[in-house]
Amino acid sequence: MTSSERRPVPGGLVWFDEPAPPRATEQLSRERIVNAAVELADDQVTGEITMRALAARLGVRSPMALYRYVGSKDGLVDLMTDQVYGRITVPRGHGWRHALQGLGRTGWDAVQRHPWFARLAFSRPPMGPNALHLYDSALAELAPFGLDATTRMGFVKTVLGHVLGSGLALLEEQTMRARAGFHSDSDLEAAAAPYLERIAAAGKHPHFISWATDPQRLAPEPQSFEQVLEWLLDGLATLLPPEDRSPV
Amino acid sequence: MTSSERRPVPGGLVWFDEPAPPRATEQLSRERIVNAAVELADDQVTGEITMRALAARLGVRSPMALYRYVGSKDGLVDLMTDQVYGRITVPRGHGWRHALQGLGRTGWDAVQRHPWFARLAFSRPPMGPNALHLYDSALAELAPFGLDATTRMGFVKTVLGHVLGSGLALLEEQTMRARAGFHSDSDLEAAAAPYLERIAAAGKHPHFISWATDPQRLAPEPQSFEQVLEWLLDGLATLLPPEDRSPV
DNA sequence: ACCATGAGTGGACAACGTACACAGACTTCT
DNA sequence: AGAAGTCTGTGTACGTTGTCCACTCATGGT
Repeated sequence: MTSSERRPVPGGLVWFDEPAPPRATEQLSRERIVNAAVELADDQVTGEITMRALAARLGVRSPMALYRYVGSKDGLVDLMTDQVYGRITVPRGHGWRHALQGLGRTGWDAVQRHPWFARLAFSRPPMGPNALHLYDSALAELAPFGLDATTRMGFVKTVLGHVLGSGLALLEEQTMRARAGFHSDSDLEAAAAPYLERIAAAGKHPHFISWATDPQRLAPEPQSFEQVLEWLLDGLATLLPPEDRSPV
Repeated sequence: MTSSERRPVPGGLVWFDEPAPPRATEQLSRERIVNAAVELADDQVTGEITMRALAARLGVRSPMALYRYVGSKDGLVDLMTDQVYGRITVPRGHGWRHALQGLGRTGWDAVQRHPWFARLAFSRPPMGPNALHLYDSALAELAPFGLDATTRMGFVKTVLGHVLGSGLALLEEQTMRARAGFHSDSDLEAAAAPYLERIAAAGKHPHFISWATDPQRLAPEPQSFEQVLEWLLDGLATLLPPEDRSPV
């Protein structure tokens, strides 16, 4: 029984039968914290995390322990955001359209895996190393066409805007479903029914009702992420000199 | 000196020299609260409001006074959102493209006036009467073309997604500027300079640096809201039977 | 003259981010 | 081996947030 097993106790007494001090968890580190934060955000439907919950997940009793590694919650959020930026890649060397297509598709993958990323990316300036690398790669593929800097950045922002906008819509749909505990489409349908009936009874908005009561309304739309991305790329292509517009 | 001027005081004593009870503010009402909330959100750069701040703005001493009219903060937020939806209009009777163009442009107007609207519209399902009317009008203009319900709704969602996505980007840019108190472009430039120099010194990301240091980088982009809207409408048009695609 | 109603008050609570002082273990230098 | 310093996690505490609940007080109907 070493002295390390003795813990002071409010009354001034000492516990001798305490198990060995926890220390079960390995050392904290910025990397371990960010990874846990990402996993925690993935577990929450809303993607919102709490310093206290994160500390608990890391097996640490005090939220303040994290502040030795991250400075502030906003700082941590920046790290999480940049980590996801790191999962987005820009294929190099196959032309601007292929590059932006890859940016869009891998971005969409990342956003589907971590919907909260869309919210965070929209609410803080993207200045982490991974985001920087992403922008730089995309801009590099746009360099050869004699466009001015604003226009080049506009290409990237248009694609990323579509990615993040679609991500936010996805996030909102998921949180809406979870808000009342609906997991299947039929649950959702059942819960929405009374509202729809009242609207239908009012008689205004018949076109909306005809959509809301269409059993096919949850089928995939032709305006999929990929399709809209192609439309945007088509539009962007018109800003390039004709000989540089890649074929579809 | 009427009894109404006597106010109990912790010690059990009474103030006699209090002025007449305030009652300077007129009666609360749901409408007055929502209007004040919209104005308050417009005044804050982030668009975030507080029940306490809202109560103060309405000349009311306790935030709880508002709960007699709104149920919860989320409920109030829904009312604010729907109020802004009411400022978006769909021109009727001039074809689907004109209708969606109008939806996009008035939506963009509304979002520029109330950038916080984009955040709220993305974070709660749009089910207020004004939103309902908006969807119904837009869907009505899409009714004559034999599209299925999912596709019709996809048209509207594509346009609204662009509006709200652009709005969020705008909101983020404004909050970023305000976060450190920058009001002019040169302030922003001065504050960003050290970061950029460190990135430039590192030597990676030359294409990003070449954008960040371009004095023209704040000029309006060719990928403006309206231009992207046109590209999206062009894309949507390809889903229609050829004879129904309006000319630009 | 009474009393029910309804508007606004104010104190309290839980959860949040985070500041601060501290305890115990580990490292380093004698 | 012992002392001194450093590094890591703890505990307490504060201010802000949304919201609950018991309360006061002016008003209007009988």
